[in-house]
Amino acid sequence: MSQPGRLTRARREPRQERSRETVERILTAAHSVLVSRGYEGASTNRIAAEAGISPGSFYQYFPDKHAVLDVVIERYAERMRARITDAFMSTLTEPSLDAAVRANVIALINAFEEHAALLRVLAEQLPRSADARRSEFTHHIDELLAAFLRVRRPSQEPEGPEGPSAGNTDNAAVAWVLVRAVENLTISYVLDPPPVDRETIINEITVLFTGYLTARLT
Amino acid sequence: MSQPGRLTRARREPRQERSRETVERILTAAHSVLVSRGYEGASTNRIAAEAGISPGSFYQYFPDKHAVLDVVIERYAERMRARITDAFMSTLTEPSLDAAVRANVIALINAFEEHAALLRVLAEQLPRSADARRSEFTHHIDELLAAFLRVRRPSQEPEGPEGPSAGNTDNAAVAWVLVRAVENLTISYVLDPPPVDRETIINEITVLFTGYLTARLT
Amino acid sequence: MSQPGRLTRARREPRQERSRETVERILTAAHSVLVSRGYEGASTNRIAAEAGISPGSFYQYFPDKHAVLDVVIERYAERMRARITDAFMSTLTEPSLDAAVRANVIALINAFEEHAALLRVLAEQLPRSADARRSEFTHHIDELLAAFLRVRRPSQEPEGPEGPSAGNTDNAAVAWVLVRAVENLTISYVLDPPPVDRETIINEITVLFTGYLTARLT
Amino acid sequence: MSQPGRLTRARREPRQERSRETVERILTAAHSVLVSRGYEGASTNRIAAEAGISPGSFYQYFPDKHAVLDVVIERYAERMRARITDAFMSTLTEPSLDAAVRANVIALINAFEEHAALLRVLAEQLPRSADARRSEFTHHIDELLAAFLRVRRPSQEPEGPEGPSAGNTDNAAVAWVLVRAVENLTISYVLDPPPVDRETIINEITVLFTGYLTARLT
DNA sequence: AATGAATGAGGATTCATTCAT
DNA sequence: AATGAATGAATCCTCATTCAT
Repeated sequence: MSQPGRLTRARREPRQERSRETVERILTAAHSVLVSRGYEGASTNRIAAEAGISPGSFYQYFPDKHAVLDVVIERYAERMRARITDAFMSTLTEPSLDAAVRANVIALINAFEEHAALLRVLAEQLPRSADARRSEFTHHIDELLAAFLRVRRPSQEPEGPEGPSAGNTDNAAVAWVLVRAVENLTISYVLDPPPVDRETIINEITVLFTGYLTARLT
Repeated sequence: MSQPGRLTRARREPRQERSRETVERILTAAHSVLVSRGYEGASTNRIAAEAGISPGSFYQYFPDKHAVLDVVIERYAERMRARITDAFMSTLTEPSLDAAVRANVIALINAFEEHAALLRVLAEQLPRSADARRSEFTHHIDELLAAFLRVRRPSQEPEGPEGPSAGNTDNAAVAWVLVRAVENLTISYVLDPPPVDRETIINEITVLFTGYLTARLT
Repeated sequence: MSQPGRLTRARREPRQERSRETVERILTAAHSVLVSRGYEGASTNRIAAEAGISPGSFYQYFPDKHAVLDVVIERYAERMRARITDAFMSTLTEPSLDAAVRANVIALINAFEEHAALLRVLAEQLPRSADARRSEFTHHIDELLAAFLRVRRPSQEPEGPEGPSAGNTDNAAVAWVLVRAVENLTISYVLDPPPVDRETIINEITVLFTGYLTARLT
Repeated sequence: MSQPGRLTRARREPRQERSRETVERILTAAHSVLVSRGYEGASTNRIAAEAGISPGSFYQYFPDKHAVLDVVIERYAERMRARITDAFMSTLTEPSLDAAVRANVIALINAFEEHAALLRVLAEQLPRSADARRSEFTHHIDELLAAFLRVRRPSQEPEGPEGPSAGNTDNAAVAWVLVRAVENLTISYVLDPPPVDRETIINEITVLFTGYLTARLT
């Protein structure tokens, strides 16, 4: 106060922190409203009430309704991405293909199970807005798999005139099929679990992909 | 009532037929509004207007908004079911496993493509109501596959105390994995086609499942 | 009821009449809210309340807020137009220029005074939306004046190469000046009356325009 | 305080100057927001943001929203008044009536054109608040014109019992008519220019008023 | 003086549903 | 059976204003 020109203003931070806290409160509220009332029930007023703020305050932090939901989804996707990438990476050096596939399947199921409630809303109710987000996410897994294929595939036979192009096309198709199948199977398992042992399902999924990969990696 | 196809009692029937026609008109309207304006845009008033009836009349045929959408979805599922069952049945006698799988994959893709617009809305925007319907649909395919496995599997070893139960469990798991995977892959292909030849994708999906089935049918 | 196919359905009319009545009630309400609370205070809810209907009903008759206000303004303009045109027409045969101008000035003032409250809101508070309406209105008076000039102007000297074009340009400018001046003077008089006899002001305005017209009609 | 131009007491003055600067910044911001977003878009928050201050600070300088806009308008009126008065004064000695009128018309048009954007907002969108201001402005021109008439009118016949009162009344009416007409014509020309040469319009306006003045100054 | 977070009433608009006719 | 006018709570969002810091 006596030196207003200085840059040592510790006074300001509490406010910024309060802001940050409010943003956090809104995001938490949005998450929980999303889970408890579904996508259609996630109104700005409801989110604001759940966050303990006024409807007007909401708009000090987010430009509109979709903005919050976007962030909630993005955060979720980010968490999933990190978890899955970690699991996947620690798998690249695994000599046994079966063990590697199994570990990834388990990691995916665990990751999705961790926030199953939100996943359900996202998978079942989320309208166009998050399409971009979703394909982004899937794209990320595509890339992981490209790495996987590059590492695992012993000889891609880079010689031959049409070899590379044919190989690329194949690779893209293989990755596409694998990623969609594995993503959907694990999500289906988490959201709509069959009356079958977890072990058994994991085993079947592993067999499915191990067989395919074996055929495709030769 | 027991002979709904007859034209007896012409005094009453016109009304019932008119009723039936109105129901039809409402369903057609709901379908087209669903496709053209999306799930959120499918309001009762809009559907009534498109059907050429008053909002009040709507409630003479359906108890509430979700009832119409349910029927639209159910009809869609029914059509899909019929189409898929036909294709599947005509495949049971096919000696080549590869050819049988390929034919089914193609049949699914064709079936889903036929009403891609509605499928997109259902897959992307449809909230809770259709969950039941969706699993019903999937269960139907489960059953088809159970038939398939029973026919194709040469020796199920039905003897042994734990044999049947283990075999059943296995079968259920195999069916579950197969059905989810094939359904999701074909739907993904229709709604979000990859930049890859149709032939190539169909081939990869076929390889995936043929390999798995070969392993599981032994 | 016993002859539903016939076209003698007197039953329907009460409803249409009720509709018409509601529209009328909304318009009256909009008018009075406009006058009593100003343009900014003319909210849809306020208008609906004043009309004794629910906010939702409002939108059965008008697509949005501006639509009602447009109709209110248009009706006002229409009334003014009719009144002014009548007065003007009955003036065309008046041999004395002074008497003709005076009669028109008086007619304008009377017309504007009749709905001075609304005129005040329109003149003072009305945002862009009604610009079109306003120029339309003024345009109408332009045309009246064109008629006036055509009738009164003894010889427009249509011969000579540049004569007509020069004459037209002149005419347009004369009409523009006259219309704006007379419109604004009479409106100003009604909305912001000077501490001067009505007679005196009317006289001065008449002198102003009679002099100008005399100069321009020769 | 009695010598506001001095720099004594430097400890306090910076604050007052900073205050003054802030007020200036707010006024400038209000002006530009008014022009760029219209009357309805001129919210306090927007003005504060444009001025680079917090919404709270705004209320340290102005009691409410209308206060700023009032000052903006007052300043505008003040500028116009000064400009017009100058032009008018330099015209009082002009021997030719036509030249004097023409010079004033041109001066008015130029003055209004200089801030046409703000003028448009004020003329078209501004609700009740400025009514007072507007008539104040017009009254000022009334007074100017009274001076003009007093100077130009050769013999006001100040003798006679009813002479002065009649003369005053006359003068007031003449001034009223002239001021409203000239103000509105020039503003109309600036805001809604007709498809006619500037020269031609100026000429017509000049003819209109010269004729009238000639008649009234005899 | 200044901040900026917070407010909450109010804005326009939609929509599933009801009900008198 | 059908109508369609009416409802009113709920939607998203804005804004003038306040107040703890």
